[in-house]
Amino acid sequence: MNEPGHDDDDGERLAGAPRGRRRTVRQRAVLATLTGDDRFRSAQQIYLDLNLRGSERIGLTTIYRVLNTLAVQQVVESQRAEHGETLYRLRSDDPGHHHHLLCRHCGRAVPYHPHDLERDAIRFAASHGFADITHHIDVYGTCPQCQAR
Amino acid sequence: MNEPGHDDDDGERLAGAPRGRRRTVRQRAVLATLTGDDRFRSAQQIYLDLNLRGSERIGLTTIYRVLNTLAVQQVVESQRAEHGETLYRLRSDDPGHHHHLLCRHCGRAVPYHPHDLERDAIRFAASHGFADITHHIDVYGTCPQCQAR
DNA sequence: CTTTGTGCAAAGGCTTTGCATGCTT
DNA sequence: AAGCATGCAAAGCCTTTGCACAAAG
Repeated sequence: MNEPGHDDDDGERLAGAPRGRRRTVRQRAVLATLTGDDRFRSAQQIYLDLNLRGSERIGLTTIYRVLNTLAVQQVVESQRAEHGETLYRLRSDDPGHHHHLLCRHCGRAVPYHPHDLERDAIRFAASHGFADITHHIDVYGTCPQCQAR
Repeated sequence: MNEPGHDDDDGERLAGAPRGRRRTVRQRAVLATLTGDDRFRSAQQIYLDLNLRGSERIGLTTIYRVLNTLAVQQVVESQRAEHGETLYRLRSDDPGHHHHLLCRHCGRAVPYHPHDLERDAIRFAASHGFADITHHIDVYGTCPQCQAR
């Protein structure tokens, strides 16, 4: 009851699926929307995107659950938007810890590697006795395409 | 009808009052709590602080309104906490644009001047055609005092 | 008397949780 | 049958808004 390679694994060969990870219908739907778009988007945007495209009905709750799961699995990366919401997109293969120059309108992102600060921040924090350092560098702007509109 | 230096201006000589700015009762209450504490605190923390200290009753709504006003007047500076809330404290006299190394537990802050990134970010953003650049550099950690506890 | 400040209750935006239903295995 | 996936409704945070009343000028 279940021919091999039918509905298990990720028969759609979606990005972000390392190999042999069992995906649910909704997870595949979300991954499908994320695939091929490198902009960061909110759960609500993804929700609209999935439901408006007529495909199948999918609840907002599920979107959040799926995104959290994918985030834990490191399949998607997230970033805070200027106004607090969390934005997601498929994790880039781009190696190393990096941040983004993000368009506040469309979510287009340009990877940004702040080597200097990366090092400085840790050292600086340590010199003040702080532990468990984490940092977020968010650079927002309006991308060329959005300026044109 | 209003003797000089009675209830107008800031008779209490609170920090953050450049000179001759008319403050309301609640604004003075909030400023009083902020004065002398250089940790970043949320509206709710300030709310509790003010009401628990028996002083006078003050609504949460008012706290938010006062903080927004003070932020616009540049009397207080704000920063996003790790989980999204906005934190406030009196603006330091520390000159120039700077960010903070912030304790995620108590809000203690150490000023951080990322000159390198400051310049790089702008240049980098411009080179990609982005406009209206803003950036937030948040470095969180656990300060020595909080590690001890 | 007009303007501004305040508080309470309600609403709003984003996200999570509880619970019942439905698939999948 | 056992377990996970889903959706809906409700609840939770943080913050803002509407509205009526009080205070200030």
